[in-house]
Amino acid sequence: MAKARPRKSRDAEVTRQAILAAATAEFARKGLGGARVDEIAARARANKRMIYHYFGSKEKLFTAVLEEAYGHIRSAELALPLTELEPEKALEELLRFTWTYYLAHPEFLSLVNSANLHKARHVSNSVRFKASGPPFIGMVKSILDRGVAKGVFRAGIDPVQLNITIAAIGYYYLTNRFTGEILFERDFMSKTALAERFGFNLVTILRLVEKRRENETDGVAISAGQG
Amino acid sequence: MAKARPRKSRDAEVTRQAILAAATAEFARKGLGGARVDEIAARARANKRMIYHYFGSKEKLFTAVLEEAYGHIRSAELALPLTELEPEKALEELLRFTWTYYLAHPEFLSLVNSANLHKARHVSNSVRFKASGPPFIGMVKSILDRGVAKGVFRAGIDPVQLNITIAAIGYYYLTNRFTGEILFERDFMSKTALAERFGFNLVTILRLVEKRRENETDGVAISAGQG
DNA sequence: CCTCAGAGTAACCATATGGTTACTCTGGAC
DNA sequence: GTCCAGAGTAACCATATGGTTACTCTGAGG
Repeated sequence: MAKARPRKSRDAEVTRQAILAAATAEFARKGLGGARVDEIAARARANKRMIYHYFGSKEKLFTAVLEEAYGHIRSAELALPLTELEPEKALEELLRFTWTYYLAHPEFLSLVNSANLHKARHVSNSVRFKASGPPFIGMVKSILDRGVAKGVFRAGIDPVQLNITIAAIGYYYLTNRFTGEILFERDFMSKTALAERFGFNLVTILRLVEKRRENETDGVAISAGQG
Repeated sequence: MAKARPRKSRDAEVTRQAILAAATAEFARKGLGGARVDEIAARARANKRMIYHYFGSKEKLFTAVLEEAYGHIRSAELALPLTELEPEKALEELLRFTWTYYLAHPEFLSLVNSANLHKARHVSNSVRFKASGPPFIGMVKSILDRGVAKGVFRAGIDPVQLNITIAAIGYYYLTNRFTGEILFERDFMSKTALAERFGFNLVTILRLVEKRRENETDGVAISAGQG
């Protein structure tokens, strides 16, 4: 029965992509330390030798996977047509984009965790990686500026902090849902649960940025002391 | 030169704890897949055999590490004297506790990530683990209830969602700081940066819960639709 | 139609790894 | 003082693992 698999037709790019896709899945599922090169080769229906041929080492393959994952979300972000929307609506859409992207690409969340477990060592020298930061921040800043100009957002909000918070409230819920479901005895992934969480997050962000009275930049005293 | 190390004195509990501490560090640093049993034994200055003697397997050791880590934060939480404080102040102290705990115990964050990478499989049957959920939630709920009674918090806030958000905004900033520092070209861990983040988070939470007008339960329209 | 860069393969290797075997030693109970 | 449960040790094992060697085959360019 075991008919010898026909030699794969020669196409460097196809093979490279297959390896990258297989590696993305494997690293996301098991982390860098738990991922197996043999398993990646098998998933990619490629020979293990090809991995070393195209990527050099397991760690460099990990770098390539991270670069691609960040590149992907960056492209999707940049394609968002937020400038056409009113600032409140633009912020909501940005939050929704983040949320739906995380839901559609759980492997991205896992890869970010893995990258940070290793102190981002695998991307610290990556030009491609570094390029995926600034665009998003510019977007948030522009929304904030427009909101302030329109008089609906308070001034002085740090776009980086806001950006981190937007990511955090979606990200944490999704990546830590397994322990969360046990501790809180609640289904985190039902349609209702997801809608509830999104609604909660939207309220969180809108309340955070909204301006409440004339000449008031921040209604809450900032007591930032850390001891 | 190599004087044989004197046989360690017999103390089961001391050895068990040393192994647990070493395993906590190793799992936190490298994840479950990247951690090495030999390395844990060496760090604990124990014989590898002892690990299997006390814990049975690498995975069961991982379970023990998670149980202990969650047990530790739970104890610390329960020791918080929040009932004596006004609700606004109690919420602030809860946020501060979470933040300072995360800062003092970075290994906890990493272990939570690892547990969830493996879909919480290692703790899903752990009674000890399950016990660490409810207390915290009860605490948040009680603070919210007191705040509503006092007329300073809006009604209808889900304590579980609030709890998740409190954790998220600190946790995400800290665990993903390595990629964050590259992407945002900013120091995340300087005294100033930490104080800024805490201040931002405090504003986020206080604005989220505060009541703004009489008879108003939620000033922001909840559009929770997910499409 | 020939050529050959380089795509693809299988078998192999040194070492690392989780786990075990077979043993010795110690300190508290009597 | 004697005993022995069980704490502690070293050497070992089968297998898995990242990486390499030595090779064949193919298809685009001339």
